[in-house]
Amino acid sequence: MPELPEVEHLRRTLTKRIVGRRFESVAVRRREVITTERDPPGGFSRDQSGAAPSRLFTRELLAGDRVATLKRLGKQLAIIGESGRVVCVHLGMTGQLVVIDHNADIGAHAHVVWTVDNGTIMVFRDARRFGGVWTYLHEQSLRETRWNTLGPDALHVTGDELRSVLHRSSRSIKSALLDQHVVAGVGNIYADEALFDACVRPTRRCAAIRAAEFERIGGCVRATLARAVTRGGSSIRDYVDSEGRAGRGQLDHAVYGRGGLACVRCGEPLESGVVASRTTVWCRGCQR
DNA sequence: AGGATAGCCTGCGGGC
DNA sequence: TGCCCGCAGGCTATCC
Repeated sequence: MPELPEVEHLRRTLTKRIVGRRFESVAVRRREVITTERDPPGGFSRDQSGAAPSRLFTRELLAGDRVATLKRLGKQLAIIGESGRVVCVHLGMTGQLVVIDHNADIGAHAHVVWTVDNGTIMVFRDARRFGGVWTYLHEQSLRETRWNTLGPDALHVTGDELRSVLHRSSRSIKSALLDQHVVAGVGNIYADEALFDACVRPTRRCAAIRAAEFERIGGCVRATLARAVTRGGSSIRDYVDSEGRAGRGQLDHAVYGRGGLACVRCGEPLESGVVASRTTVWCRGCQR
């Protein structure tokens, strides 16, 4: 389940693979996952599934373009071509962006396949299709029409930024942290982990949180995500590294997935329930 | 109008 | 062994 750390890890590894390389062509196997600036709200009008993709359409997907740079905001990744065109990828829950040999199996749910000029292909897969691909003619369009509604990136968010937006809000702090308009990049796992680190209960109303606590929450959000980035994204289940060792993901999680188990801080059983429509785990004793 | 909730979508694991 | 059900959850639309 990709959150900010997985997307940042993807950005770094993908940079080595495709920056400076040229996309020779692109194959669209499921048109619905793509939204172009020409598509009206609610669905696409042209280039319907089954129809041969237009030249304009494939160029919007960077066919014939060379990759200049990769940028990230929150959980979204922007692939920017030398032409200035942009492909923005959002992985949602089950999305993947992988670079593999052009002879390799593209796998199930492969919706878009780019052919790279060095014998590899880049594949966008997404079983549940909560993710997608958005194209823009300029980075400015991406920032003005899609990224403009996102809050500050979670790796850099400050307690002041959180407090100024939330200090009058009646919603729970967990619901606020999950809201990408408030802060971009926090998902269910790291929301619980950051709140545990900050000793703040997920159900606390934002309006009842003091400035010093907002500072602590901001600091813990940054630290939790930064630590996960250095480990290549810790929320990947079943992760096995190149030597076959199991990932350290579970060890990194103090509360997520540990409902009923002993709190790592006080030893009491962790509480589990639904907050903001999400499974949530916290410690009654440590978090106030 | 802010905030809570339904629905989208598929894989997987538990129970029978 | 196989089927069914519930759950996982980021985000948008919709309702209250």
